[in-house]
Amino acid sequence: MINMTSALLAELQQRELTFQIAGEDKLPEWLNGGSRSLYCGFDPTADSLHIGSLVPLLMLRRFQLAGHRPIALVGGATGLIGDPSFKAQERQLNTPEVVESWVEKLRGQVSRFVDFDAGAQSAVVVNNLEWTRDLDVLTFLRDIGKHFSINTMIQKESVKQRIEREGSGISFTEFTYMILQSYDFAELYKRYDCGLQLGGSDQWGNITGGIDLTRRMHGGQVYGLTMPLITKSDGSKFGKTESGTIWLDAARTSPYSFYQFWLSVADSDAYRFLRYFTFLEVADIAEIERADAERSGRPEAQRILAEEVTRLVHGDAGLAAAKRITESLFSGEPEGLSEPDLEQLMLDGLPSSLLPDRGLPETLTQLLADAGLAASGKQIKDALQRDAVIINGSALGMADNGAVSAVFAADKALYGRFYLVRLGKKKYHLFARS
RNA sequence: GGAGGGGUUCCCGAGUGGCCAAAGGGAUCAGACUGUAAAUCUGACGCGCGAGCUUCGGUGGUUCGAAUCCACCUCCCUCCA
Repeated sequence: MINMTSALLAELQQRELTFQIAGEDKLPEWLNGGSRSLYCGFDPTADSLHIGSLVPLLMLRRFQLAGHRPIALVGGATGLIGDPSFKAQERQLNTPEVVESWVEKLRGQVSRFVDFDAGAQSAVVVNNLEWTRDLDVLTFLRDIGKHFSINTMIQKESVKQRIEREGSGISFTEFTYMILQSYDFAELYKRYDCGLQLGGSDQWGNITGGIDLTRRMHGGQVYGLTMPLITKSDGSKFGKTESGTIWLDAARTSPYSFYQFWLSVADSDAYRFLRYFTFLEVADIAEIERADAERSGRPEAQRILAEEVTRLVHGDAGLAAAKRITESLFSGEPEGLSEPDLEQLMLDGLPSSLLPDRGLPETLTQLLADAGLAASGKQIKDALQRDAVIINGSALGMADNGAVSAVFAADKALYGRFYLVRLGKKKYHLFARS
């Protein structure tokens, strides 16, 4: 166990998962000293986490695998305030009821990534509302606020642009966010002997604030470690696609879509992402890269990445469903699918809808836009003009736009009831007659 | 409370009476090339198949005509009190 621990930091560095470390000279020794408790916070800003939280979640697990105890903190209190770190604008407050319901959702999500049955290293999930709910203002100001220097706080990079930049601003509420998060660290130190906080690189200011507060309130030496911002080689933002954010909740982003997201990662990002998002050995990833480079044609990296991450987030069943759809649609002729195959695709989460017998829209542009294949009829129109709309194997053109009932005639349906519509190369939608 | 500056289509950002559905860039979508990749090239990019309809913080005016002018309201920023 001791050896595993010293190996851990080295491995994280190999994976490029460490960005900044507070107390770097003493952290290895501390980790080597036995099983330690560490935490990472997740604020409820929606009813699901998205893949931006995946790296920290997996980090908790990496530490647990190395013999430490992970504490996942769900920010029932901080979520009520809003973290201003590197945010361009003041955020809208959510109601306590909403935040509370989100907290419960996140609690369940977070729990899937760590082990609660690991003896002394069993994971813990806490809510910082536990120790802030009954904190009264005067106590807060006298016992906690007194330890913070405004001079230091306004120097923090994370709020600097909000303070200096014209056209924005920061409320007192958001400004005090750092104090609340700092207090979390001090409190976890007291309650769980928690000595390390993990977070994204944007959390550096909040983490060091917590380290200072823990020292001042309890005289304790604690540490901080941040992970780099995940970037894409083309400079666009990681984790967003045409259809929006990639969520961890299967109801928001289906395992199929999730799998597809990772499958379409650029070559230049794939090996780095394998190191960030999987538990594959660094050496094995290097071997995959070498093999891909020697072979011509399509690399294996994306497939492995998609499989590993989908399994981590959606389990074996989710991965199986995702692969089933992918293989059906992208290998060979999708129109050659059997009737049970098509039924299975609907169950597996391929976007699908029922086609009413009567009352169909007059144009394909409207019907397909309503089905969610594109954001507007304009985009369908563009696709129609380029022969990019394919229904049951035949391409349609603008001439078909007004002929909805002919296109969806009963005798054109697969097995008398299915229409598989493809828009462009990757977007599919299955219509079934009711 | 006072003075000044600002709020433009997803984002940044031009536009100061008609030539404006609104420059340019980014993002995004589609096509070609490919490997469901990148880069590159092409087209689209408020909504509508179309005629046309609805936009430039909000409301109401002036005008043949307003994102552009006027009044009031609202939100943000800076300085002063």
